Amino acid sequence: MHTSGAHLLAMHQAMLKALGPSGWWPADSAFEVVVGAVLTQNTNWKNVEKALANLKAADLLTGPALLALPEEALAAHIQPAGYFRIKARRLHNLLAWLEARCAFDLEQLALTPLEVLRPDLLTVKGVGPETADSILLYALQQPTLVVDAYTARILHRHGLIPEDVTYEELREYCMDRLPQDVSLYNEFHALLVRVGHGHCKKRTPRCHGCALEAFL
DNA sequence: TGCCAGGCCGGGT
DNA sequence: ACCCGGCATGGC
Repeated sequence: MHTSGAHLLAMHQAMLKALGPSGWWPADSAFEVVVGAVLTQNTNWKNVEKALANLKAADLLTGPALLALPEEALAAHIQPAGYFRIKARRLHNLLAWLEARCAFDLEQLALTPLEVLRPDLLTVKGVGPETADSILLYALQQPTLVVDAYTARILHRHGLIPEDVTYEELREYCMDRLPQDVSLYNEFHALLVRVGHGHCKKRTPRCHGCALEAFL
């Protein structure tokens, strides 16, 4: 039976033992997490780093500075991250929301209960469930789990979930089987991404000869 | 050298 | 409620 959650906890412990702590999210500030969460949508993190470096070099990595910047200029700075026009729009939407919601005071924003904040964040055009959960967990330390394509692929290969699971179903599946703990959520998702990076894409149920082996 | 990366939206069925 | 095309760069 899989109802105890032993699978996910055992996977977590095995990944942690094999790879060590992840130290996520890689950013110098909560605000940088927010920006990075949008920039990394369907994009290699290396490219996001270049975009963030551009913003830092121009001293633009603050809410007021980015919100004041015309979208066209913002797009030019974040070009290396790809999808730069739509991401400039999405960032602008999110920044306007942050300004209205908390005047860019993320510590204050974090005081809002998750049940209120998550649906509110999801109203922002360009902020989908993974981006929202990334911001909530890694910038605001709220008890929500981030899941993604790696999570689905790996758990499916272990026979735990169907292949066509939706984001919300997958998130519920995992949260129902893990202790409610911000630090655990943080590390669990980070480890799955790190495993996913080194994971071959063969569609066999259990793929050996790759990082997934760490917890087989 | 093509394929893919820590998604999401809008329009169509 | 799904399904699909579009969005774009740099790395392996």
